[in-house]
Amino acid sequence: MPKTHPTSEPLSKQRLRLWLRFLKAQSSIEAEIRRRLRDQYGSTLPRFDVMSALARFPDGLKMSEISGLLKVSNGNVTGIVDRLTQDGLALRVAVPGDRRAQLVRLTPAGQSAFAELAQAHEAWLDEMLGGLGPDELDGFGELLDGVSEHLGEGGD
Amino acid sequence: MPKTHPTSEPLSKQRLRLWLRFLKAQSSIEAEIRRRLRDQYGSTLPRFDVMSALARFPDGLKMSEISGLLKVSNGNVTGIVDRLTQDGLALRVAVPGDRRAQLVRLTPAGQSAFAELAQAHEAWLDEMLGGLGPDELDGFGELLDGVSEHLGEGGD
DNA sequence: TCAATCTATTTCAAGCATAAAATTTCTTGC
DNA sequence: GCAAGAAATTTTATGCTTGAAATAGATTGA
Repeated sequence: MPKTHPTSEPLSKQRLRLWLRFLKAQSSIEAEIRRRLRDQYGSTLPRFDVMSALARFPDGLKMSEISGLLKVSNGNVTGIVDRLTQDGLALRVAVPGDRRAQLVRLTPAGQSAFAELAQAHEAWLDEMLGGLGPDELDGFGELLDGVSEHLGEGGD
Repeated sequence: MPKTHPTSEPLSKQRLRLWLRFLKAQSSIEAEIRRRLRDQYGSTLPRFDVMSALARFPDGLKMSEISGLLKVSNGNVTGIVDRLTQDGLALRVAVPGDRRAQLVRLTPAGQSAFAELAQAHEAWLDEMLGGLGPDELDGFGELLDGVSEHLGEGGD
């Protein structure tokens, strides 16, 4: 008889409490990932996210495509790509027919750096979400779908 | 027969994909909350979090207590409390026996501003998590507990 | 043509976040 | 009393993030 909540508590309070737990789990995992990226690789999550997008499109992405994929502002991407470029991990190449736009690509150094980061990232999550077996992953996924659906979000 | 994943896919990849969905749901909800706080109340999430902590302790909190509760850095809290103070929502009062520390309290204006924000915040979440009924809330909560437990996190 | 408009990107100002260094004030041990 | 260390906070440097303004280049329609 799983009844872990007082029936007297309004549903809105229960949803609020769930959100706070949700946030707590999320931010502790994310904080740990940021810490490891920093300590073990001298990198950051925003950089990882941009590299991840670039890795999926070897032909390059325009600045606006990156910001669209990651759902962040244009100005934000400018800064991150600047720093990636300074570090030799990305480069901007001209688009033939359009002098406004540029394609951003990972350099070979960027590709191998990302491969290393991605492998570590997957292993970290495997470790941190290790408490979840196949059935729980399915159940969790369905709940998340329910939320996203209700939010009226489209996929990428 | 819910079998939404290929059995061939390694568990680590499933966990990674779950994390990405988790992040997506979380960040779209959070982005919407930030947007509404900004557009409807001219406020921000960090301010709301600090005010929320202060509201729970009417006798005041030391700077280090705030940063401990919210798990953010000391320097971060300095800036947020500075701005809250400039806006007349919080104030620093001296601690009798210790000239190093100060207690931060909500002003009456801060209290009523927070009450309004908190009510809106709860209603927003109720709306955004409206797809989840009591049973789903319980199931979700247990999954989150499983994650947090595996992470070895203590409660606040 | 060429002016109006649209598109792609960068720049700017402000706030948030961190870790590390600096400052000020207590506390402790002699 | 006082020097050494600990504690509370602020400051600093750097990076991330946004929305809004600015810049530069393309497109379109009279």
